[in-house]
Amino acid sequence: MDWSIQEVARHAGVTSRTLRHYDAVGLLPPSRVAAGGTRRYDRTAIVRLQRILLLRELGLGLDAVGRVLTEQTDEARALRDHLDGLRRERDRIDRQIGSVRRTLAALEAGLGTGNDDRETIMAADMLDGFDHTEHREEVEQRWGREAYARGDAWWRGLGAEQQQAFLREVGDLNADWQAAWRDGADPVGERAQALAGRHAAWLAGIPGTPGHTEGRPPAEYVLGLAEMYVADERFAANYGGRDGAAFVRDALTAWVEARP
Amino acid sequence: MDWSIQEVARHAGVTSRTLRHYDAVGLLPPSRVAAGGTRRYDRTAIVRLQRILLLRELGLGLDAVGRVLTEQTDEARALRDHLDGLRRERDRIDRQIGSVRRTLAALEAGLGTGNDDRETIMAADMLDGFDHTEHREEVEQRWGREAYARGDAWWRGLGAEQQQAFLREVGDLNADWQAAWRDGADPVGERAQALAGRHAAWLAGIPGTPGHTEGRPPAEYVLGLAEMYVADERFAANYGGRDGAAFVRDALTAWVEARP
DNA sequence: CGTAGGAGCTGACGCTGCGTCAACCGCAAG
DNA sequence: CTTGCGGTTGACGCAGCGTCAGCTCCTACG
Repeated sequence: MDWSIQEVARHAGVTSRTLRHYDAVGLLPPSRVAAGGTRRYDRTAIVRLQRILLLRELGLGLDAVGRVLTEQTDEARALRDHLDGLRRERDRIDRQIGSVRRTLAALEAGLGTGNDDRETIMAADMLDGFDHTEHREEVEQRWGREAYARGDAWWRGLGAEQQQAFLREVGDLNADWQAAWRDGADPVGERAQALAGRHAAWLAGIPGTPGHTEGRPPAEYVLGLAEMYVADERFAANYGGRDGAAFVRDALTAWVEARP
Repeated sequence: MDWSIQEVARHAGVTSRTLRHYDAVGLLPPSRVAAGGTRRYDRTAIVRLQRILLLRELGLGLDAVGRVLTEQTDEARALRDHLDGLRRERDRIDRQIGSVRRTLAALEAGLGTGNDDRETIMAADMLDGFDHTEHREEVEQRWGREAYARGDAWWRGLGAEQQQAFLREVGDLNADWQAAWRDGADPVGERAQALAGRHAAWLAGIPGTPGHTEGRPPAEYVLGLAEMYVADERFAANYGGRDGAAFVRDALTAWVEARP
């Protein structure tokens, strides 16, 4: 007693194409091939199909299903491995959701500023990585080419008015840095160290930043940026010039060194 | 001033192959093509690349990125749509994680019973869908061919000893049903209705069951099963025969009708 | 001046799991 | 004889590149 490919397909809730595919990859050969080459499936094949469909439904790939069914792999172990993969995938998506949400929030906060020349104004004038290759090389050496490129990509990918919105957000921080510096505060003193903590937390909030998911940027990253603040006048301007930036750098350096 | 494909690739943290691909799909043509066909990228191209990489990092597909960059699509809207997709994907994975975990738990609870003939004993003798096509058609009409096939696949996919373990778990429930019936309880009375509630909750706990994720099976599903309990003696046996199964059916029917 | 090495180029296949034609065959009813 | 259904075997398509393969051009070196 056996059944045609359509009967099996309808019952199992798949298409005949799927069954032919399973045959082609050796996962489920028909129990016999009748005259004219038509595939016939008996009870044993049906049971095998049902197990295949269960494992597929749980998300296993066809090769993993094949390994389980041919007993080369323990079923429980295959499922545990698969579970690990699923969890990693979910975490990855969670992180991506967070990034998209923050990017959206930044976008919407920046509405109404007009979007003329969004790709040119600041991107080309203020932060074009090709213009300050010395710092790029510095930073690349410290925390990896790839991470630099990604962090940089985030910033420039924002477009001009998003960058401006972002800069407005950080304006308070910068103003506080400048005030502290002009008041002659000690870089390793309480006031500057508190600012350094805020600064690091702010950095960690930038998607794409190394340490973003850990809530804390790595020391090398902070140090690399601190140096760049001083070396690049376009950054230094945010902190009241070279001397102000040097104050920020000293404070940040002390801060990371106090927190191994 | 422009740069070679390798310079751009290294800076951006991608491979030259990726840049050629972006060129091939029209996403990022080089700003000019030098003698010998070598690609050259200028500042504008770099900025465009950075925006591409940001959107890619957020998980958008290349076509969506293209639509955003050519201004045919609002960036915020594209991101919101994408966010919806990400959330659905995460929920799907969450459900799959749940299914795999429950399947694993069932597997591990069934250890030590031996695995001989796991594919034949009960799958072939007790629950082979091809043997009782009348009920299959009934149930298919009520809650859809696909769902039937999937629920059925889960059961038969478990293998014989998992099915036995599962039956042991449900043994209490069955025993209580039989006791209530033999005691002459009223199907719509308090005792039988409490059992019906337990029964529905048990059903909802089966991965692959319709309503599994909602924690409650749909009425049609419960009714379809209830009818099958009576019509199929192999099910009826679990409840003390046809009459006992009819008692269960009446109780379940009343239960679902009391809960729209 | 020949050559080795490095960078770039254009195809083209591979991966995952089938969906979707396309072209053809066999059998039974009208 | 035609129509129609159900079956067959290819083969392309998809997403985003990784990875050869085979060829050209330029430069530095012996």
